[in-house]
Amino acid sequence: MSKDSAEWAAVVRAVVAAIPVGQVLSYAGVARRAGRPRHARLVARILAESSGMGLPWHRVMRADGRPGFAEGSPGWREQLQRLRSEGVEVRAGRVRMPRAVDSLDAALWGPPP
DNA sequence: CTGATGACTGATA
DNA sequence: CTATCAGCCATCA
Repeated sequence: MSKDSAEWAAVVRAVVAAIPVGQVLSYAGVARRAGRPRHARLVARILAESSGMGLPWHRVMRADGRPGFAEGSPGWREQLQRLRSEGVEVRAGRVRMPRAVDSLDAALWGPPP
């Protein structure tokens, strides 16, 4: 395990920890914020390895709004239940994913609820 | 070394 | 809207 990857894993964990309550982010979104846009799969791996660290891992979904886990699996259920308990609307095992907005301007002036 | 794998994605039909 | 498909990349057999 290279030192580089360990550091990046720490960045990924920080990014995930920074996701606000009631919001979700895709694996690719996390990877992009962590500085490695093509490493969505590694984000998934890191989350799996980081279980038990108190991270809000349930706020990280696939790009299509489904959980990363297989449908019906324990993790799948757990993730959706946690999201619901945070007020996230879950319909047919899916959530509404935010559009790729990273700039502050886009976040503030973008889609008004 | 090669090939398979996976909590993935984006383009295309 | 769903269904395929070719990329992607660290890790492991």
